[in-house]
Amino acid sequence: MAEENELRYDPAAIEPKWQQRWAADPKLYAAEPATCGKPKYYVLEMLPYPSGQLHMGHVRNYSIGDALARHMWMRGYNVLHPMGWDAFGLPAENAALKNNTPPREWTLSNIAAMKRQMERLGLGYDWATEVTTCLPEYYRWNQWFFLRMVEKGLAYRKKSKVNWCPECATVLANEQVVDGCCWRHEDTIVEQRDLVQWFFRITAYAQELLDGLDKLEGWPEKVRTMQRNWIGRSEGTEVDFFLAEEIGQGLGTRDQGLEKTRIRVFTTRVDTIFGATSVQLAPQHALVAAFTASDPDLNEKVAELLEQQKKAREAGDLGEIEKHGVPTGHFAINPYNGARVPIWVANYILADYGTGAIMSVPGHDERDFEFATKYGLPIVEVIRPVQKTEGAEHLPFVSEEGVLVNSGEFDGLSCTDAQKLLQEVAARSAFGEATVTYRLKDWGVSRQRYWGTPIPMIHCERDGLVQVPDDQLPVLLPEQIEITQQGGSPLGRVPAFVNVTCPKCGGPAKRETDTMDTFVDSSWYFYRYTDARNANAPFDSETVKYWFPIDQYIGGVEHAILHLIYSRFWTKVMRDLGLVVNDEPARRLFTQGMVIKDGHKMSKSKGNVVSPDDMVARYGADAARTYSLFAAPPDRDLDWKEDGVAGVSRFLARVWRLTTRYAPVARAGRGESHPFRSERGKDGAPADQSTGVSLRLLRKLHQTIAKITLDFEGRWHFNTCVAAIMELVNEIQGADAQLAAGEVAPPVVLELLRTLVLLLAPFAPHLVAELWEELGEGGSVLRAPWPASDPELAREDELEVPVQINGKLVTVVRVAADADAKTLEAAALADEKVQGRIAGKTVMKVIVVPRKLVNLVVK
RNA sequence: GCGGAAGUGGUGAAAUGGCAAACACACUAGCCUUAGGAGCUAGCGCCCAAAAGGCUUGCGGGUUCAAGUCCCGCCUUCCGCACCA
Repeated sequence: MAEENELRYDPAAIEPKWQQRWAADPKLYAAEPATCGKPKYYVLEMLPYPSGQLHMGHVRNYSIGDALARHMWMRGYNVLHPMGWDAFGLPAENAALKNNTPPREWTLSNIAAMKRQMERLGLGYDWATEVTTCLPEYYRWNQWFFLRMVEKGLAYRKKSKVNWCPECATVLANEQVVDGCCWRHEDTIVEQRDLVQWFFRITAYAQELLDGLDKLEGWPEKVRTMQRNWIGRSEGTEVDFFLAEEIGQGLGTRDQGLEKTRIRVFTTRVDTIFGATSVQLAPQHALVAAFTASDPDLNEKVAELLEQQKKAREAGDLGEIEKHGVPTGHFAINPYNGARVPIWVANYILADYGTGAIMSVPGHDERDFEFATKYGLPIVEVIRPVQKTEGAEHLPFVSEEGVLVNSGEFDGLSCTDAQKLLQEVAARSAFGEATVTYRLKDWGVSRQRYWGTPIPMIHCERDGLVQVPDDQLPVLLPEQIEITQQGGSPLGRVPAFVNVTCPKCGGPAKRETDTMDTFVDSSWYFYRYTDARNANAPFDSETVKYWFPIDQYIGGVEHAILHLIYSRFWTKVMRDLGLVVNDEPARRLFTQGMVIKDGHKMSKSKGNVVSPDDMVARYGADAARTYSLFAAPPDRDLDWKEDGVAGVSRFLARVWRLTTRYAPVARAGRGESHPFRSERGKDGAPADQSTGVSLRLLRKLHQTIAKITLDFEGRWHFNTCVAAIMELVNEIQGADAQLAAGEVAPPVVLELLRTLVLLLAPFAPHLVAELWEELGEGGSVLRAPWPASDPELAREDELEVPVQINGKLVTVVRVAADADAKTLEAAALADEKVQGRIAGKTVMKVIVVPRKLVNLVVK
């Protein structure tokens, strides 16, 4: 009776016990100093926002990272495996509004709750390096970097149209606008407002960010492609069309690109410029304002176009917009041939791409063709296809495979040659130049919010913009503050914060009241982990040099653009500041799939959320974690099925029973060596047939070691790793009778069980710790070397080799594993079934692949 | 439209060009029992009453002795970007 009770796997008892022991051992998961002599391995999972609750996506992400970290520890690496909190952000303010809790308090208590969840999952983090971005000891370095970027001209202020979310009452970065709506409020349309904002000059690194992608071979192609698209490099030419009449009034400012006599257009196909039959301006173009100032009728029509564009942008289908345009009544002169073309305003021209103006070439551009057809503008052929292929006779012909016609002195040139020559002419005559345009915009970092890093700048009436001196950092976020949803920065309503003396003149001055985008925090946090308590610098450069780049970064693909492009930018800036020597933050990136339930991503609105706490309470952390690795390969979406968790939990129970049952035998085998390894080394054959069970088990064991080791080295199909361990356990359990009868020698039992436990260590750490102790092993399993597969023991003596006739399976023959081609062929031909099939026919050819197959080609 | 990924049993899935469906879930039958969300045994792609046999990796071609895997052309689904000039 008592025995039956003992044979019960009880994670609810085992897991907290080990968690307490681990918490009491700060060295267990701690990285060692660079001098330790071991190779380093930095494995990092993306830090969570402290919402207060882990979700299954987190569990999956951290289970992958933790398995890898544990494996690398066992491989003898010096592993850095840290965790922290992306702790600034709007939800804390919303919670403050709702519950009247200060954002700091709300955030810190959420962190405490999530940390408890992580510990309850048994995740192996070095909490001594924990980073919390909302604490002054962290965000002071955001401010420090900000000042360095101001000094380098990489942070600057400009008045600009910004994306304003009425719901958040703040500005959003371009990256935070999704289909014209706020990324946090999917139904809230983002407005455009004119504000003076701080920007980081990420465009200064556009080319390097693009080029660097080619070298990031350890990053998923998908992420690299997304970043390439986002950067959106496009080579072309800027050309000035001259205004037919000078515009004398209503001028915009220089920086809006307005001149009295010219319109600058951007084109990727300057070779088609002789076919330009109109110039099209964006409704927001400065010149349009000049035209409309004296033309109320035009003004009204332009307002309409603007409205259409805005609506399309808001609806997220700018691509579907019906093209409309109005002629301004003004004309422009093509600088190459003096052709006089009408200037139009069109709703599909974007003000913020290129120059906000295009030349329209309906003969060689689908979109221009459509527009010209609609409005009856002339269509001219200026490129003729080299070969007359089907469909190439009629316009628009958009290929670059052609030669110029109707293009004056340029006739007969190929498109590419013409582009070069036309660019040279433009440059020589000072009406244009070759340019590269990027879709990437500078990073707007100002936020009119409270819960973020204060921007360390001061506005002085006499001295203008003044940096907060380094020795006055951090600029502390005031604690006592009333949060309201009114517009403007909450910090602006705190006189004690706003009113300061100017560091330069000592006179009265006002602080900047905007805070930084929280993506600033996450752009460099992983550097801080290496030296998290440094009070004099963001980090020690030598320590960073040792640990960087990150060996493996793991997180969701939803961060493919924002976080990962900002992080790359930040690394390059720090490199140029002389703080780091690496060009990229992470050598390898892994994006795990989403956790799905009932066909949808888990979400509150779908009501399909599974709570990690609930899973841990019912099945244990080991089962929840192992299931999240077993149910699908890590890069694919995972369909969460509770039955599956239960199944894994039953498997772990089987491991527990099997190991505890034979642990006494195993312990008795300690110190003795079993005979198989040494004897087989000599003649390659087992000495004694009675040892068949032991050999079979050892063979399976060493095959399993080889498989799992290989997977950790790159393929990462942890689902098949777990499956392989299940097969091994099934094999051992299948020999239960022989084990019970003592037919397997104690040293063999020891090797079997000990290795089984080691193999399971990356996946189910609590169970493993318990069984490790049960087997009489001391110390942490993390300090035990990862098992090595013995190829001699893994080798099969005999194989079943399939025999095909004309590629169809007929039978299998059993042969010695090392049988050569001749032997195999003979065995196949001797087989009865084969004999029957080939009787009366001619064997034309025999393909023999030793160990794999025999294929007879028969006629 | 451009780019990325995927399509295999009732389900999640497995398979360096070499026996398709390992491992598990669910299901079915049986056993055991101190009745548990337990354990053990067996079955489980499709066709045929069964066996023998045949068929089967979204569709159509091709390469090869041999294709889920490689090549070409389609279809479908998911994801990202998109009148970007």
